[in-house]
Amino acid sequence: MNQTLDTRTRILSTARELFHGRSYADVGIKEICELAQVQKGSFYHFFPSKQDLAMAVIDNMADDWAHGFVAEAFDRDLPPLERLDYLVDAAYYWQKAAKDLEGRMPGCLFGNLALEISTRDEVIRARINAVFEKASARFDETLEEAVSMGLMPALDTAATAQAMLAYLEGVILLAKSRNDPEVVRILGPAIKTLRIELPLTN
Amino acid sequence: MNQTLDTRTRILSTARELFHGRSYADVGIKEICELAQVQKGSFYHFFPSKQDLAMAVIDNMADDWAHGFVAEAFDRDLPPLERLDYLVDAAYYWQKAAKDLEGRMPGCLFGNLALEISTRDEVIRARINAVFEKASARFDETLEEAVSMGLMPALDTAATAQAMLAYLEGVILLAKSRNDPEVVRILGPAIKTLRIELPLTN
DNA sequence: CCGAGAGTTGACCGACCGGTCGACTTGTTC
DNA sequence: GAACAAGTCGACCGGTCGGTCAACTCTCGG
Repeated sequence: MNQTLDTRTRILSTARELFHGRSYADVGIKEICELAQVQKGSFYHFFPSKQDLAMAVIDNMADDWAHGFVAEAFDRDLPPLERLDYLVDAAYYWQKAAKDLEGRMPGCLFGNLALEISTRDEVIRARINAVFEKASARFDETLEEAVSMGLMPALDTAATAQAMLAYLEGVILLAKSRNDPEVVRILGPAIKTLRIELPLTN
Repeated sequence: MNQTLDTRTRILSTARELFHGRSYADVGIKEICELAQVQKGSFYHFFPSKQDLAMAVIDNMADDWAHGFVAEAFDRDLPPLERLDYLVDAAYYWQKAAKDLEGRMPGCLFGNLALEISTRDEVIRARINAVFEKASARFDETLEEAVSMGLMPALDTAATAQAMLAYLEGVILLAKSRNDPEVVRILGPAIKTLRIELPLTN
């Protein structure tokens, strides 16, 4: 049973690493199996298809995020606006570490998969979208708190939250296309300047 | 000779459409040839490899952009800040038209290719990056003009220009992952709120 | 000690991939 | 009309793709 979990986990984390570092289409099941030291038959014992593997990878990464640096960044003990800086810092250091190690910036797994797959696979697209919605909700909480504490003038927190998430993804995209994590450090902090006004209600 | 150009052009525009609507890896040369009504041998007469085709597609799209809506949006006769709105509008209508026609949002070809390929192919990555740098320069011009006209307080125009480009790409990414162009319309205008201050010099 | 289910193995499948090649057609030039 | 280059054609190549399968081992409850 321990060995069972090990095999599945090995496949999962190997796939995650490869998908993140390259792309979904570019990584074959054979390669995953070789790196994970698993036979092909065993692979298909745990995952009915490559698509299922992708879903599992997405869930796995989303989980790690939720319990990892996202939880730290959105820590309710931090002043709201500092959470945004923390998040940008975390993104920067992560990308920088990856680049120093492997020579190239992997970017954001979810952003990568979204652009690569979401025109071809509705199921995966929806799954990634759900991850983004959750992330957006964390931004929203933060903004609401900032507003209620009087740290920011009133604004459309839900829309601004999405704008901030979009900006973060965009900054990582640009940094990846330049293969330079410094882009994140330089452009990232401007996330706090984004504002979408409340719709006029009268 | 006319027929020659026709064949090459047919391959190019077919490939562009397919790459944009799906992805680089997902589209095979065979499929491109079939849609373009060209034989494989002819394909390799014009393009030495799939990579060369990708480069040609990038150049072709960048050209169309530069002479198309980018030229319109960054029209020097428009007030600087209106150019940004024009650009967001253009992005919105384009994505919306594509979605109405094909049911899915293709997103931005350059963003898509950047995230899919730039970890695997330095040459293509650099080419896409060059396109982004040119786009960023257009933003920069616009911001400099706005500042010199007193429409905006002084700011780091070069960095803010990059931030705006990143934001636009991020908004399109988020919209694609939701398969909903309205995201562009709602989040897009906030591009004007982005600011990166000038570095302190004293 | 047996049987059953979970997990493992690796050979094998048809389809498809990017790319090659030699034969052929067409248009141009002298 | 000979000569040549440009362009066209489609069969063919080795390799890889995602996925299948029957046979095997291991573990553990009864």
